Amino acid sequence: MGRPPCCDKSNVKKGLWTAEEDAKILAYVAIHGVGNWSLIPKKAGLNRCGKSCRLRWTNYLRPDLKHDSFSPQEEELIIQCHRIIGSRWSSIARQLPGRTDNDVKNHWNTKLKKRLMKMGIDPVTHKPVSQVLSEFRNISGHGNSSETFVRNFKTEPSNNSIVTQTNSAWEMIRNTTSHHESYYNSPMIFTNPTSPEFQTTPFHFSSNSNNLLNGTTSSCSSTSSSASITQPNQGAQAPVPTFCWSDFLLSDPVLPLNSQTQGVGSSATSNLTFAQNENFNSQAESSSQKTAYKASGTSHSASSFVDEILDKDQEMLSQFPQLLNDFDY
DNA sequence: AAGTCACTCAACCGCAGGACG
DNA sequence: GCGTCCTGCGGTTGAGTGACT
Repeated sequence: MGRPPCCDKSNVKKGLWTAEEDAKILAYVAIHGVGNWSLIPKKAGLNRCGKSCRLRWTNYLRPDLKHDSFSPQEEELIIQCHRIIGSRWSSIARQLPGRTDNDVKNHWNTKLKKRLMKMGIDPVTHKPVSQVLSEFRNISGHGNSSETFVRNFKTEPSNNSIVTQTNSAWEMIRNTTSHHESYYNSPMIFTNPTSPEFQTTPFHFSSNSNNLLNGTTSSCSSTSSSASITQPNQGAQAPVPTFCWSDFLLSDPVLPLNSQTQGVGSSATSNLTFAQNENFNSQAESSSQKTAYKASGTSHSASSFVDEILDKDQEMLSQFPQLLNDFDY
């Protein structure tokens, strides 16, 4: 069952494109324009899948594409965008004229991610690794491994080893925290662009990883120490996970800054403007949906985490009713 | 010189959503 | 409402290439 293939894959050519094939695409598009890609291979005399033709055009042949290397400004913008919206490469690419989502994605995976890790910055949360591990320890109670890691990290003189250990730490976390998967798969969760440090300290590559580890430049203040959710049946041995509902809120880059910062205590402005132009429909679940869930008889204890969120959701909606008007979630 | 490894990036894959009949 | 087609998207793969042993 499932979706039928877009074309007869046994009869279409795959792999790298030749100059002749490129010329056929260019000639066809010059006359007929783009669109209806499924017909283009036949009309242009190409033995390729239409999807492949479209990809070749959008990622390589488009006349407005840049083919030179990324500038430091572009790299910094990618990092800041990734910090806010995560791996939505098409949205990020739209902020970089002449770059495709594939370009941005490849550049991130091959260069920027490694560069951040080398600096001791977690590429998912954009926080210092030591802090991520500390938060991980607070949540999971796996204190020893993170402390050992940070200790080794500090004393390791080799950059390569630092990268290796950073990677291995991440593997350790990923492999042991399936129930915390959303933490690592959702870069929005612990990335708060409304926080004072985000507003006032644009990211620079000159950051010193040692300072980060020593805490001297680690301006990200963890909120995980404020325990508003109590777990009455916690055992005495296991460390109590300490977090509050706001730790799990998605920060919304689309909201007007002054709305977001109410109650946060910051009035600084972000140097990013792209978020205001983007439609982040997939970011957040509809508040009305959530309300519906609550009203549909789903049973939670009064102290459950979900109820905490739903209650807070209602509270926010009452404070910012324009939320539902502005976005079609 | 030959083999191995690491890296880059073009291309592929599968899924999701919108448009349309 | 349903099925089909088309397009967009993000994750992944693998060929090509240079560095290293």
